[in-house]
Amino acid sequence: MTIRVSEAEKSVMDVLWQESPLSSLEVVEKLQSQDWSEKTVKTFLNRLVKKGVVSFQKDGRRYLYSPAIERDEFLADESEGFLEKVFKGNMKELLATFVENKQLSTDELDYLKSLLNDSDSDESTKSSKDGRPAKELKDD
Amino acid sequence: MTIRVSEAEKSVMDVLWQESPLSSLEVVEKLQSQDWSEKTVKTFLNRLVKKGVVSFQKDGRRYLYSPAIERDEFLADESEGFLEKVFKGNMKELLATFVENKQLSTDELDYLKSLLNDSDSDESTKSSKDGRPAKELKDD
DNA sequence: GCAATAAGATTACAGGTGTAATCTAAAACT
DNA sequence: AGTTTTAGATTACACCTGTAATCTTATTGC
Repeated sequence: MTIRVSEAEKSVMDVLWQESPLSSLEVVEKLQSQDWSEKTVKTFLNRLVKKGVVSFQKDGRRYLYSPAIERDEFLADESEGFLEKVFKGNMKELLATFVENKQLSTDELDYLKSLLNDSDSDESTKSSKDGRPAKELKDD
Repeated sequence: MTIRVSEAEKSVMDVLWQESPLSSLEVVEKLQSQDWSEKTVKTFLNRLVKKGVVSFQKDGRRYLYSPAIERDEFLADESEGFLEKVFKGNMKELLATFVENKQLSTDELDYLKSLLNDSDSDESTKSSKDGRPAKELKDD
């Protein structure tokens, strides 16, 4: 049941995650760079509503749209799917590809290190309350 | 001209990246877990050939298939696309999502740290202290 | 009140994808 | 050589996606 949101639809979600609720025309406006017709954007909004990932409230004759799912949750889902589908769940390889290939900036490196340090000191809370390892993370 | 390879097709590529050349039936065999009919797999091979990402040599009446693109290159491409499309190029957010959400194992953390240390020694080229990662990459 | 607007709903349509079945031609068997 | 097998080629078909145009209906301007 991984929520299926297409590429174009994701752009719309991004707009709504930035600010909401928005009318369809406001969304269109914020998507000018994509060069989509107003009709096209409206189609996407419609599909997103049908998919249950966008909700709306009526405001006179218009709808005001809002995301119905959390951005973080969505990103986590997408990331998980990407890891599984492209890297077959091999996290190390994924990390290596990103780190080596993207040539992280010092800024990004520092940030990552701080993340890792947090992760480190956070060791106690990281496994589930019952002591079981949270997930079957493979390393081949 | 980002090569477009579908999900199912990726599974086929994975098989060929593991070992090649392979006949279609050998590929089918290695994909048993997917529970696809032989016809289906053959369709994928066909499409992959048409897309130019798989090549073949004739062996009597059969074809022996091989990947026509490098796995590393492909992964890098996919990763780049994922970063751009899902995280709008925000590498820090991507890293944070993976690191925080996936609860890396100690093993993976160590590995990542070693990657970072390697990366460190070559931190001459990068600089973006203004928060915005300079979006340049690729130098092969 | 009635026509012009305009918001959302419905319909369209081609190309990609999952999932094969059928067609064709050549090799293998008898 | 003729028939059977079988490999790849072609065709099928429904659903998703990008990309709208048209339809319907409520609202707003006379």
